[in-house]
Amino acid sequence: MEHLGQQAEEKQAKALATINAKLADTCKKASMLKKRDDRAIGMLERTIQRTKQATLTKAKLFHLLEKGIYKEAVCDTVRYLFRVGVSGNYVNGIIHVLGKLFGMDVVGNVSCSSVARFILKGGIAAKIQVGYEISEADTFTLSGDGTSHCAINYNSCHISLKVDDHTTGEASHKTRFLGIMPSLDGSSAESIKDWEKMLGNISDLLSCSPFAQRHHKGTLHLAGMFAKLVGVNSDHCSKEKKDAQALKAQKEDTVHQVLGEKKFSDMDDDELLPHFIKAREKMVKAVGGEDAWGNLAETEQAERKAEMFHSIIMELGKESLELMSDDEKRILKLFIWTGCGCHKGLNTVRGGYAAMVQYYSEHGHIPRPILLANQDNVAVLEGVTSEDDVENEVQARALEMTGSGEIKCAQLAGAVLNNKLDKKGHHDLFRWWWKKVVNKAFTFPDTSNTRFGSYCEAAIELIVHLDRFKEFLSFIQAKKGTHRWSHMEQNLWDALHDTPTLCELLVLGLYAETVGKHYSLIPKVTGRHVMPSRRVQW
DNA sequence: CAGCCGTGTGAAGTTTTCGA
DNA sequence: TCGAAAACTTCACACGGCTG
Repeated sequence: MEHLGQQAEEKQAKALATINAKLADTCKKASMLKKRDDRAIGMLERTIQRTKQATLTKAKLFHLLEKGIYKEAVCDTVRYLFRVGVSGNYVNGIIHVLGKLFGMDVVGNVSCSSVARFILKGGIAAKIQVGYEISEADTFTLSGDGTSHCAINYNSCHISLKVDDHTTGEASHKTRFLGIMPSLDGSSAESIKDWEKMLGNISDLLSCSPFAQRHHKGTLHLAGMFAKLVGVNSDHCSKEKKDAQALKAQKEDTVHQVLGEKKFSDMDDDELLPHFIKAREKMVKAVGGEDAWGNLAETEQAERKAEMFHSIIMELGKESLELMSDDEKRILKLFIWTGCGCHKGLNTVRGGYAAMVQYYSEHGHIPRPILLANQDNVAVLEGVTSEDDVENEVQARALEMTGSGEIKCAQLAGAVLNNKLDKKGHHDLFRWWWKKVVNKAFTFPDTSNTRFGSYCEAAIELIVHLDRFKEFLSFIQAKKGTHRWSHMEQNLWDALHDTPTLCELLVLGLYAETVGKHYSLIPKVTGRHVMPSRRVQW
């Protein structure tokens, strides 16, 4: 019995201990929960703060590289900076400074070498784009101009074609810059080679590009490109005209080639056989018969066979073209050469002025502008006013060399007031005087450098401000210690007091105001400049 | 993990600018 | 026009991240 009582006591004590332990645990948990509850608000605030901070820090960082490669937007920005004149060495600094300006920390750097690579990559991408646009376009025109620097010839090249805007899907005409290429010499033959080289390079790049493999069907051949050429835009110099003729011939050849290749692939062996027999007979006959043909070296035979093959293609091409409708033929034969609008404007002035000079010889009673002989010829031409007064060859030569009228007067004014050489003429003195007296900033039209439209501009200024120019010449005379004009200044003074010369100035000025300026605006519709500062020789 | 590709570095060479 | 200095370009090489 006693044993049973002891067991019950032990059980009771154990249960009590368990309850006490549970109670302690519950109290501990309750305390913990209370504390956690007390801290909860602070914790939430801190977590929000921490997350906010992390997000802000992340948002403030701009990584130039992604997976070790510069982001495309970075490459574009670098190319833009370089294009607007930032040296490759300063691009990195500018990006970091701008990053700070916008509250961002830029991560990574762009070295000068990387800048060069982005530009190279951009150039290749641009060529691939142009290649794709050529492949998609039905036709295109080329334009260009050349110059030389340090005895090396350079040609600037553009292409105009209809392209689809990939964002809007709308088609519009665009002009793409193809680059400036150095040329071996200034000859027309080299120019054609350069065009072939440039278009060939575009064709190769497009054909080899992953872009073409992904999106483009087939490859773009040089011959196919030339077949789409429908015109050339250039200035009026004879070399450019010759280039256009050569490109036209090239286009005709390539049209025959492209059509011939197509026809060749469409024909079966039986149809082709007569063409081959005929061409082979012609080839063998050309070398002197079968015996002579057999004596030729294998390499020469191969060369002649290649020529024969080409002639068959061209023959088939010509046949194909003749079988086409007039509409189809028109576009395949179309080739337009267009000259520079400003040259045409210039030529109308030249033609008009020549007609004006001619008028004097046909109407002897009309007083002519005074002769404005240079210092060397003035003594020789003493008493000579026209061909009728010429007494010997020396005078005839001097008269031939001596100018008169509006053009000579404008040339003199340009030489005195805005000479092409900085050391000659009055330049700043004239500008300073004009600003002080007329109260207007003015530089005399650049007739010392012969440029488009400058003679007409000069005529307008000389007529409108005639008294001011006379006043300036008087000022120059008074300013000099000797109180004497130079020979050129004296000539200008005389011209500005000669009624026939002033009459010519008036005619040229009125022509420019009523016709020339309005005509020059037409090329401006599609171009950027009304009067490009390109030299022309009178 | 080897090979490829893109990148940075620094030297060497070239071109441009500036002042006499 | 010349030479020095500055600016710019090109090149080889090493490094590191990515990919298969």
